[in-house]
Amino acid sequence: MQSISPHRPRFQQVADRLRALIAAGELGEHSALPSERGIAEKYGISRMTARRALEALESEGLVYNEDRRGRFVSPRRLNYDVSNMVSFAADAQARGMDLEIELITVKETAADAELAEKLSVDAGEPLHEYTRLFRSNGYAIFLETECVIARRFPDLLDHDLRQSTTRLLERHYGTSARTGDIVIRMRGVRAEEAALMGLAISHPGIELEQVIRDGAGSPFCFGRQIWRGELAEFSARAIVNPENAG
Amino acid sequence: MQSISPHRPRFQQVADRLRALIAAGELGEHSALPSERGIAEKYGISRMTARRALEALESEGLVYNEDRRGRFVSPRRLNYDVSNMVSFAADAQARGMDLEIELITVKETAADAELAEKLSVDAGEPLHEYTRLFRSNGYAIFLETECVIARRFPDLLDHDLRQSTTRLLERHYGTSARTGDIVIRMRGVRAEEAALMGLAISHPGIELEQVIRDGAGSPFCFGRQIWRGELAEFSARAIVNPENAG
DNA sequence: GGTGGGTTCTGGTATATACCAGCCGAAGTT
DNA sequence: AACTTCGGCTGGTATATACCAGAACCCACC
Repeated sequence: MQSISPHRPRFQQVADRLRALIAAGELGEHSALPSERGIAEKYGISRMTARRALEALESEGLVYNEDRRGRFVSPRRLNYDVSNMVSFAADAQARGMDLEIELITVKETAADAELAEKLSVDAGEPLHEYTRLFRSNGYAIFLETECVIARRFPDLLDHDLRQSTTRLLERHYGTSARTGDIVIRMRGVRAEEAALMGLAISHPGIELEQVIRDGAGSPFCFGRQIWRGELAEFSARAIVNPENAG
Repeated sequence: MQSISPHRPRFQQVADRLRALIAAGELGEHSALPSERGIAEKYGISRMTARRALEALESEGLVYNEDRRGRFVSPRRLNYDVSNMVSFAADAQARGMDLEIELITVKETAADAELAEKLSVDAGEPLHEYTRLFRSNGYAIFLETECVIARRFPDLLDHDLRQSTTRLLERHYGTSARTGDIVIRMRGVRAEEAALMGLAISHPGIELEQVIRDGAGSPFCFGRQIWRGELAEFSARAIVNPENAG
């Protein structure tokens, strides 16, 4: 049965058994795993070792950890097609997915050097900035902060921001998103982000940045999302650039 | 100085100081951080607490961990533009980047249900499968396993696979990659993968899958890469689908 | 019918200790 | 010059213990 290696570490063996429980469907999506203390007692290991087993499952994305509440089975991942520049919100609603948007903060700021470059404006340019938390069925998915050029969208913050801003900007200002430049990278969630999403600090996450441009190619919005790593799946379509193929 | 919260955990405080060291440039890319024992002694904490501080930096992607060798400062991330379907190898070479490809395994297999679906062939279809490790300046970047339809590329495995296969298939078989379907998700590296890359198990990683299609839209290659999370950065370009915009 | 306190869950932080296992270089051997 | 061995580095595994802090639930009290 376990002829793989002479000394498969205990925490791995326990992780294997928990993994098997989940694979067998004994534990459905979002259902609670046994507690660290419970596992320690059941398998005759110390609590710290039990924790290592659970952490192994977390790093696989099989399990997630809510700060001081327990560990739960990760649900199926949510797919976001980044090549098709309809916002996640608009896309999700079109597919009939349950999606709640909570407005966390709103403020008026000014572009720093980095934002100025990304949005092709001068540093100091007034911006609307807002942070929103996206949930599905009550579970946090990602946290997003967007910055839009205030001059182009006066009184934007008077609208209800608990909806797709892509659609909002289209309807009320006639600006539609035509292209986007996207960057994806992995990083742990920061303490404040974790607190807002109810997760333990350093929860694995994926950051997605996008610069959104209008039909004339002018950027008007910069967004940065931090997704729960175990939930995110991004798909994209690639097409050979004819110039390179020539 | 530390008026942020009543009890900022010690491991966080130590992580802050190490982070500051790196930010100040005292430690350059790939240079070794102090050992767990060294940190414990220097800051008057236990070794386990020192480790937690280091793990916090790892999850941020600021530091990486080589199994039983030590922890090192992460270098600048490598960018891979997934929208432009030139392979990473071809692209890297074009940009003059140092890139070594090590062939790990080669075998002849048959498509299982999943691969059959992805490659639009019947289950059991013969495939060439090979695994390669990509390095730059001696440092592992990602591990890739590709499966190509054997019937279309006879004797492929007789060629030197330590080069861009996109280019190889183009030159010797007249098949060029035209489009690709890509999926990106986060997951910890598995034990075997970690061993090949010299990393500790559960090292944070990003998996990238791609189905590559020819000019006729027929898939001929399926690849799965596992990148070191702290090194990877994927960029993509989005364009609104005119059908959705209508 | 809510509100305030419990108690009891959960994980989070922290220490001290022990030994294991791979890596590496230096020293000694062939 | 190549090879082996060994000792001292590194992190990895594992235990036992203690107390802290937030979440949840229940119940008694108003």
